[in-house]
Amino acid sequence: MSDTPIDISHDQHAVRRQKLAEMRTAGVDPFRANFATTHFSGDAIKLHVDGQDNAVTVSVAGRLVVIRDMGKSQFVKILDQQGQVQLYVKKDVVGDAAYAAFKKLDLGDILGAKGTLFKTKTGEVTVRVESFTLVSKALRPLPEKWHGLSDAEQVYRQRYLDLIVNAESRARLLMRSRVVSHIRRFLEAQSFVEVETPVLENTAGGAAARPFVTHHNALDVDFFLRIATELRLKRLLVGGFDRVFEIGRIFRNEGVSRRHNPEFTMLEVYQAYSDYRGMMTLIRDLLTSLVREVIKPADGSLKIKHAGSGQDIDFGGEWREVRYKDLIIAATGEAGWFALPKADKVAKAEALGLSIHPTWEEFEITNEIFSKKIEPTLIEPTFVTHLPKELCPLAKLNAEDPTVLDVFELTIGGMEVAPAYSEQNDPDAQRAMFEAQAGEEQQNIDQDFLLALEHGMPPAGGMGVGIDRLCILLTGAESIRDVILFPQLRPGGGAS
RNA sequence: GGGCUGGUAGCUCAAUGGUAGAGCAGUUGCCUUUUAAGCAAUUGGUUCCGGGUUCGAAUCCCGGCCGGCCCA
Repeated sequence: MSDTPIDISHDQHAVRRQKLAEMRTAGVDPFRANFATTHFSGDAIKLHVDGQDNAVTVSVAGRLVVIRDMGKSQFVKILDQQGQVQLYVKKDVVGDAAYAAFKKLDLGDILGAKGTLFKTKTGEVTVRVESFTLVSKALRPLPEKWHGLSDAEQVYRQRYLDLIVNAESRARLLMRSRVVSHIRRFLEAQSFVEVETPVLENTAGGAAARPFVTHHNALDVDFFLRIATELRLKRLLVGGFDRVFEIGRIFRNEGVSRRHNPEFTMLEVYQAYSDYRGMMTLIRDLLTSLVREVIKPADGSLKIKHAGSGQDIDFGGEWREVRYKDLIIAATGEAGWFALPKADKVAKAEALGLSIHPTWEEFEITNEIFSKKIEPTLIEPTFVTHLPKELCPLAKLNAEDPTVLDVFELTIGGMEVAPAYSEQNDPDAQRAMFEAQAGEEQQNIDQDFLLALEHGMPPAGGMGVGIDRLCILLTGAESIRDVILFPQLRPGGGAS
């Protein structure tokens, strides 16, 4: 053993561990059970009245994110849920011993402080600290203060670090919470009731997607994680819940990409005695109020910049309404598109640069053109109506033209944001549609849902809104991962 | 699943096949209204992992792991 201690000055974790040990030896608790605050940072700052320095006392707490040490005084900043507030710590105010302890604090430590509000000569409202407490010691250093954390993998795997050092991430993810909260208040104000329906299902219905399968041990049966909430919510219409909604986690066992997370959040709304036209009004009112009251564009307009194209999306203008058929005709230049023989459709689609799977049916070829060539160009809010009947087995057929549906797909920013239907409430028509769709796999038909329809479901409008995609749009995010707190990544890798 | 691309200090990034560096953070000093505070000095590396080529590999090749973008 040597008399000289090992030099740990290069190892920030070791340095902090040593400080921790010294505190414990001195009888100081580095991880306190509580700290009494009076205000969040932003609320505290608002209390200051110009020209009345040191008139208001506050107690605040947060993570130490900036330290500017000037010898016998320091300016530091702490971060809480509302943002940052600056603290001014003076040796001759707090006393020599406390000041020495303050100098031992590290960036990342969680600190509580009590003091009075004043305005510095550069105009920043600041807490003149009279007393302070280390609330929780941080044993690991924070990422770089200026560039923040930019390694995408670490941003997602250690989101807590991203939230501490990247203000845009914190703002964007808080915005998501406000969006969801606004949706709840908006719908409740119109007498919709929020319900919760099962995630574990015997049949995965209401959409076309591959489900996750899990196993219930006590019952010894497999369950599917739901791929939609539609069939449960419609049972509630039968039960007399006339206006229901669920903001629910949906699971689809499919690819992971910039636009897809295996679990995502869907709003589904059902309104008895309404129809798809009623849903148009509902979604337009909902989205414009969201932009106006939650996003609050700086210029006072209802315009949001589309991240992909840089184009403005104006929620305040007239929302375009266009028939699916007309979009297809315009995109292909074929007035008689729907009457073309399949071979001609394939040739034309391939000429447009699409690859067509040989087993596809004609409506699938047409829809490939819609989703690849048309949808991405629909940047401003657009209701696409009169979709072909093959596309939505749960919707009512149009009375005048039974080859199309009483539905719309609302497309904004080139993405499908909200499909809505006049809901099918004829049990026989619904059964026929299910049986045709299921083909060989009749056991996948949700018989209890059909039984419920036979008891009588009121006519209704229904709509699904992908909350994640909506948040991508509203926040100008580039990827679904940027609006999900903990997006799915392959296990392993990452932090150790 | 396929194509392209990336992984270097705690973080953000450099480094013609030839001694692995900088800024921030850390450490030691100075500084009682700072704003990426400033000044001086200074520590810190399994270059993602495993093979290979080479006198010599962060760099070239092969395989793997984990990301990103595009496509399916």
